[in-house]
Amino acid sequence: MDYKHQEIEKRWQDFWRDNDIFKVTEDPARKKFYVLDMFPYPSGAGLHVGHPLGYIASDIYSRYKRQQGFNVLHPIGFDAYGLPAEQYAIQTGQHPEITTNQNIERYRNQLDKIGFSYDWSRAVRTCDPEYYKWTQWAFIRMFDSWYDNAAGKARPVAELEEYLSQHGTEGLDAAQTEEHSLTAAEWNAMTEKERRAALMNYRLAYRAETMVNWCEELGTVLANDEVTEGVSVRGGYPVTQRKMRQWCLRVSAYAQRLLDGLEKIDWSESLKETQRNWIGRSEGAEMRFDVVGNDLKLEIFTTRADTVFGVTFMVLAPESEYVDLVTTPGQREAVEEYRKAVSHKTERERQIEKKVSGVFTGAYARNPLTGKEIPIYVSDYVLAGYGTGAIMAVPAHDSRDYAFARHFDLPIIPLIEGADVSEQSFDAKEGIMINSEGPKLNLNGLTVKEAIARTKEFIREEGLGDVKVNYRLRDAIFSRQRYWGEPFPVYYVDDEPYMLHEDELPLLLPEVDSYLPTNDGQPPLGRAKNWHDSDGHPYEVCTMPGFAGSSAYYLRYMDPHNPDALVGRDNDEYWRAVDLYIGGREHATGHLIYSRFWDKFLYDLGVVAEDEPFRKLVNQGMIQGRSNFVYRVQGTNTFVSAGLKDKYDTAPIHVDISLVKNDVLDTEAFRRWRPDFAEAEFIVEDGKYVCGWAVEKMSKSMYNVVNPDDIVERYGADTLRLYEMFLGPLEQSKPWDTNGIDGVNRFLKKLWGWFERVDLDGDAPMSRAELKTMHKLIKKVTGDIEEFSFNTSVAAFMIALGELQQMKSTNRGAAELFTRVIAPFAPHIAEEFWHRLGHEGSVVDAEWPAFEEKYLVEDSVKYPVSFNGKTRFTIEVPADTPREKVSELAMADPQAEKWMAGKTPKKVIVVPGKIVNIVI
RNA sequence: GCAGGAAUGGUGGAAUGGUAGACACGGGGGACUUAAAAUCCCCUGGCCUUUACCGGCUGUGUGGGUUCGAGUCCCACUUCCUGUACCA
Repeated sequence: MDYKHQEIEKRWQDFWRDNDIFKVTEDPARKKFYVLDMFPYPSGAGLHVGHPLGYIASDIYSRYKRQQGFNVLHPIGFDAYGLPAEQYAIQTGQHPEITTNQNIERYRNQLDKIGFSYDWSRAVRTCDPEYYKWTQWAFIRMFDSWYDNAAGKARPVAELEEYLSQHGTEGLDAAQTEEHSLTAAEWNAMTEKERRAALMNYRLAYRAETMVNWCEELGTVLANDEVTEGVSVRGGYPVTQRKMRQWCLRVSAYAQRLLDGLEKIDWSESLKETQRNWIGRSEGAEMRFDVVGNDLKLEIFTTRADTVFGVTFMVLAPESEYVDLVTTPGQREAVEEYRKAVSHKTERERQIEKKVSGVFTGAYARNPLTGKEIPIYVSDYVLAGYGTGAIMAVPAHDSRDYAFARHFDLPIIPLIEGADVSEQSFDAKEGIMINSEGPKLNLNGLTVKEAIARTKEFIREEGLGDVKVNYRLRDAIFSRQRYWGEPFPVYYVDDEPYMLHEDELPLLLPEVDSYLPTNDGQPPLGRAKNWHDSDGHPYEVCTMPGFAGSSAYYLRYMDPHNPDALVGRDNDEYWRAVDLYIGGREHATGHLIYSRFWDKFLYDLGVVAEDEPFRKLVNQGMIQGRSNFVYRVQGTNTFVSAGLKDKYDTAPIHVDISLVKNDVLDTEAFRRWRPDFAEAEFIVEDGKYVCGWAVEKMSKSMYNVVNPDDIVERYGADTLRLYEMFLGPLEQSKPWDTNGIDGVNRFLKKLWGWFERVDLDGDAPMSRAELKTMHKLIKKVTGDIEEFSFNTSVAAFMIALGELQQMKSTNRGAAELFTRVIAPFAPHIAEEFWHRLGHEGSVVDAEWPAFEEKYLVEDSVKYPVSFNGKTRFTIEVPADTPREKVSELAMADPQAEKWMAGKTPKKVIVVPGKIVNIVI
């Protein structure tokens, strides 16, 4: 009987569903294992063949762990809030929920066909009120928390209030937006409103006026990780900097813990490095410069304290609050004009035109070490959001300062011996200091490293500043001026935000008549009727960003239907952290930072037991498209085969890859493809029209999208699963190439054919050869799965089958073992075998076989091995050599001569057969 | 600029420091067939030698090094990918 994949796969998928095979329950008696996929955003385009790559890998791992006896939690859900559904709603008027649910339905369908072992009873979707209730809940808890730097953890705001009423800010070491100081008396004299305003400075979820990334096209603000190279990640629209009042999360409070936590988790070094760079810890000093003729002190941050003698001017960010305070009346107009010009530029423009620009404020500061007066400028090369938004400029040793100094003709003083600064700055942190002697401090002759340390010490002693650690990581902007997201559980009294009570959650997303902003520029929720509480206090009109719902979803899977908690204590303590998380690298600075932050916060609250959510993380590579081209001769309807195209003047045209097999074009289908090709003529080679190809992003416009449904229908889910793994290393990006799929499909057909010949009723023990083949296979596959080297496992299956076929094996025991080891990879065919072998239940509970070394004959030593001071090696001699001649022959071997290096062998061991062991 | 990773046949890719190119695709040849598809068998890095068998040389981006032995380890370089960037 032929291998009928459609029939087999349907049968076992139904069986799994009808018998709740993948339903998981907490069982303290069993060891747990939690395997998680990054849940998908259900887009309208459906899954293409690249999406399931990581899911297949995690499914293999889950099934493998389950066969090893673990209680495996392997859930899935949907990241259901997001822009595409909303944009579709704006165009069509269809509620995004309808669109989203349709897409989810389709995704579910596609996923089921691939035979994943998900426990769908635990599925979550972020737009479900029962789910986002807990997103809102976490937000409230963040609002009610502040970060105590001394204790290194979040604490309730009530405790902060208590502290302020007794001590003011004296001795308080808290994460805060700005340095504030007040006395207990001042605090106690404040009104309720004033106190709430003051507390905003400390809350972990806070509302503040900050510089934000505004995307006009998307009509919303974006977090830093949603902007790249000055444009929005989604859509690629320009982004400008704007000051707006927004909700933010104080992620920066956790910067050090986010950094430290990386040490104890099993992630790839490159991903950790990306996060380290994103967090951007730098150690330096904060220093105060006096402004001449003004009480003001300019506070700056530098990592090069050693270069203070070379400071010849200072620069403020255009948005810095210092600008208004120092600018002289005569320069005010010029400064205002400059600020205005800068604010109109998009981030992208600002980055692309690297032209030096800036304006003098008219004010001077005093270099604290030299006493000299130095001018203060404003320029957009200084960023408002980093450090203090003000810098000391050292043109000799910083390339940006150098360019600025050249442009404005400011002095450049080299501070390092031998540094030639006539053409460019000397940025390296190495060398011996010169020109660095002042009334109180002399750095001359010190190395840069020593000078930095010495200067830091000095400024601390003199009260000029302090040692300071700065992080690049900024607080996450948490408001979006959009409709399709979680509503904030916030109402306003006299413009002061208050949180809803937890009993009032979820606050449901209201209906609106249009998904566009209101006429007076309010977000879409401004259109909602009765969008206020029972006392008429208005609710917040912004919604939460995409990462809100994805930050703690892995916790909800542990206890998805709990009405009283995000996750119950027992369930959390059973499942704890995710043991294996598989997903794309693109979330390195977004979701994977936010989730860790969120988890650490919940850990501080005592809600979760682990302070790192994902123990091991594997990034699957991206699957790119493989496009095909035909070459049209210019101005004709004639197409030239790829091998001949250079002889003509041609233009490549993307051709739908479904019209191409192994790069050969189906010319008839091509003529039918589009009306203007109906009359196409072909210049062929060897009777075939060969297409060109290129690796590109998989997209509709390139006609290179491969839908997994088509593959499943034609070859089967097991073939798809094996082939996706066979394509190459999991973590590597690679193009999808349907060309090779026949090989894998052929293997499954052969496996099927072999199994048909197996003597199912026989009870003969496996032969020595069979045992060796099977144990070699088990050893290989077990090792491969542990190392996520699934591609070589597929090859191992093929080799093992080839060996069994060669030895004409029909042994039942071999079939039994084969079924068990291939089950994670090709579960449908394995399930079929499992039942034919007479077993009950599902193959997912078939015990994973252990290999036994004794069946694996050791390879003989062929190269010199040192052991106990003796060197031993093996030489091969022809098998028919007479016994007494063996050693003589071995010694004559040129390699043996080389290895012995003129020494006489101490011992020659003749092993039966043709191998000689020589010990020197 | 900085950080991380990669470079092996026509293609995707294998190789605890130990016979480079497993496995698969593609290609070539053959069997079966009226024919095609499917299936099965053989060959397939390059160069040289040979009637044939046999055999030799060369070969993992480039140049050095360590080692009895290097695709693998070390140093320098080239190219490509990915991420990130006026972060002081």
